[in-house]
Amino acid sequence: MTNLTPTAQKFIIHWGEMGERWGINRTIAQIHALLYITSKPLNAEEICDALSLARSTVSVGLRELQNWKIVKVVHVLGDRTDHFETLGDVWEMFRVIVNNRKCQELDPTLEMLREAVGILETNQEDPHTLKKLTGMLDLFETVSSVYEQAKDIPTKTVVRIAKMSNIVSKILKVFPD
Amino acid sequence: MTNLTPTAQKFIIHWGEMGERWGINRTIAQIHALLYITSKPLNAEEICDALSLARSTVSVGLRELQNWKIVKVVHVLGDRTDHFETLGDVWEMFRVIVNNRKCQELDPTLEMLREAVGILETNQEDPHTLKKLTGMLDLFETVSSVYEQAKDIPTKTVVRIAKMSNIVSKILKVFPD
DNA sequence: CTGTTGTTTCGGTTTATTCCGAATATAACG
DNA sequence: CGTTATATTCGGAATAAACCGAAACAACAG
Repeated sequence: MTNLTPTAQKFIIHWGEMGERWGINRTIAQIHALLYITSKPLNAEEICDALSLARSTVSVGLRELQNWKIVKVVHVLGDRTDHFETLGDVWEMFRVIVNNRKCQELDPTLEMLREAVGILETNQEDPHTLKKLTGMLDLFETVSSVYEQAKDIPTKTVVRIAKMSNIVSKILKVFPD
Repeated sequence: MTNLTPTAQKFIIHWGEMGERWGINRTIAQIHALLYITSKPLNAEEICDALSLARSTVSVGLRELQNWKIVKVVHVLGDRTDHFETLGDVWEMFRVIVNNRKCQELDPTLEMLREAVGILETNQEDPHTLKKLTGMLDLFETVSSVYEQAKDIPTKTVVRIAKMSNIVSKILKVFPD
């Protein structure tokens, strides 16, 4: 970590802490931050040195990041080792992360609620629970539906619209009561 | 947990697991699920019995839920004990939770990035890191701005729009390239 | 003031996670 | 093949988080 500027170091440390709040392992988030801030592909050994981590920890961390599809293997000419880099575009990265969280946090509950409501509807035994779970299911279905519609819009378009001034009030005007 | 229907039990257990993925303590999420599914105010003792938890655990959990403003104290006539209930409207609850996560997960990073970019801009010593952090800051600023615009819209309005069919493509049509 | 009921704090145990490093696997090359 | 370089797996130690229960605290009625 010594050949990094102080601000870069601070960023890596903070990104690790933020990762924890996001339910991501601190060291894995730090590896990601390092790759992001360095912008040239690093091999595992270099990551170990930079962050003082065991080789195995880095190996596991990199695989996790690859599973999330925010880190990719790159091969550098004249070097046998695997090198790694993050998605260059932060917006692309953001969308991938949001998608992962949606899959991990929304989908399983959605499935569970559908199943539960299905059972209760055929049972007819517990109208109260049915009512409560239906309300919750409706929420999850709606959020999920909006997300599904939005996720295939090109990033460029999403960013353009998000960056318009007062975008929300503009949308509100289009859909009056 | 025995005087709960099997589906209600399953819901509570699943909600606990989901809570973990959301970075929320499992038992606290279970307490919340219990209050949601029961819909009549419960006192701490009843929660202990239902979930087989220590009185202190429930106490801490309830306080946490009250801090997040998704559980409120209610007083029942002729009973000295505090009773607790969740926000009845799931949408209201959803928005409160999203807001909490925004405060915990976005704001600290936003602040850190602003500070870091400020330092690097005056320094002029590390243009590369400046560029990377500026890109990240731009993302966080944009997301935060859209959220700030949206958060004060009445829940009723948000739900009405979210539930429109093909809402996303409708919005896209309003803002062509 | 005192007993009763209800709530919170706190230390310690239990449980889960993270991380290391040795051992093992895989691949490259002579 | 055997040797070297690289990557991964896995058991267990270090660390962190959750949870309990005893004790302290607070509110209140009589």
